[in-house]
Amino acid sequence: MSTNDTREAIMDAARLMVQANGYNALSFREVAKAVGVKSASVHYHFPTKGDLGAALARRYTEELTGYLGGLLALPDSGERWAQYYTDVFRSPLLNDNRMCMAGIMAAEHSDLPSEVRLEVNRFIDANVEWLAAVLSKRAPKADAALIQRQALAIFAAIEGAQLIARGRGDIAAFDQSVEAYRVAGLLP
Amino acid sequence: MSTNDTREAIMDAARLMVQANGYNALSFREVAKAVGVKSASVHYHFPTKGDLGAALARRYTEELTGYLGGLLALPDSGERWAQYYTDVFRSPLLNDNRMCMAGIMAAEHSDLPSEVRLEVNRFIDANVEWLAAVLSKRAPKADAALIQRQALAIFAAIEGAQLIARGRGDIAAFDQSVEAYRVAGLLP
DNA sequence: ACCTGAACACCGTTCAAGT
DNA sequence: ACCTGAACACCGTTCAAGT
Repeated sequence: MSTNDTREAIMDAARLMVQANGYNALSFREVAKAVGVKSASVHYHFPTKGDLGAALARRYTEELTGYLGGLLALPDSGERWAQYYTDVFRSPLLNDNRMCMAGIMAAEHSDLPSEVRLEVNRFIDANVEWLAAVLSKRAPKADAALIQRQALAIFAAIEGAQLIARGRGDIAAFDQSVEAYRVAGLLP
Repeated sequence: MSTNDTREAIMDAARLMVQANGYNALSFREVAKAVGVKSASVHYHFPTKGDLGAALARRYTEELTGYLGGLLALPDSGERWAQYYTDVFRSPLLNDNRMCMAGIMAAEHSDLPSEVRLEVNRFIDANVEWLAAVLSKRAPKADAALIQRQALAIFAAIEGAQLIARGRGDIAAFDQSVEAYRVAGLLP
């Protein structure tokens, strides 16, 4: 197994743990066990837990922005973007009731090393920017500050729907909340 | 110091820790240090961490339902309930960027002992019930299922606004999201 | 009734040592 | 370049022992 494989295996195992139980529950010894090395070896690839957490969050943001960028390029994305976007936050619930990595890390905010906090903020910013871009497409004459505020609110509301659905262990709570957002007009 | 005083001191210290860092970061040794006893003594009052967590969540729900019950009795609460309610979730952010105990525990869902999970669900239910009661007052003829769904969505959206504001360390994000909910009509 | 010290298996981290 | 064993100070929990 090459170096890169071990590093990738560490990130894959760690990602699942964070989305299942949060940054605090991420354990170097457990990651090592899942990968088949010793915990000291995990420290070789990621010197501190903060380094690993920040790397996970950075990759997570990159994956999402890549996907969202593709959506924006679709000719008729204006019609279906809301569905595609909410599905991104629905899918981890389907996968063993997991959560958005940034959402669960936001809850752990004061426990996070600063390098991890920074990546959480970047994830939030990337989502708000994308949502604002979509809203602007749909209403080109709307006030920029108002668009920004609505984008933030949509992101917060979807994260909240995911949080509550997870707390209840009931994905229907997510669907019902999102539907109510749509009815209210918060979500186009 | 009487027995009761020690028990109360434990709950007070533990509550602050959970709202600051979550259930996972709650430490018997740290609680003991804050109270001025040894960790084994904390175990005398709360045999397991799950017992302590469940007791905290139960009291938290009781305090909120007591407060909300009072609001419902106000003659003109229909006009101001939204403001009072959102302020409940705004205040912990003001207090060292803390979070709603149920919100942060919902994020830790799969890590929680079942007795703690149960109390988290009760907190959510209590909030949704109260919101549904208020919505029914304002629209007596509305469909019950629709009211229930909107109540859940309001709760989820407010929790999400708190989560994101905390993740950013910026209370303005909470205020802007809530304002956007109001503009959209999700929040009356 | 309430508290404690000591032990147990965990944790992240460090570091000298191996290959 | 990559991995390991051993040590350190932490953690929740248990329990016999103190008052």
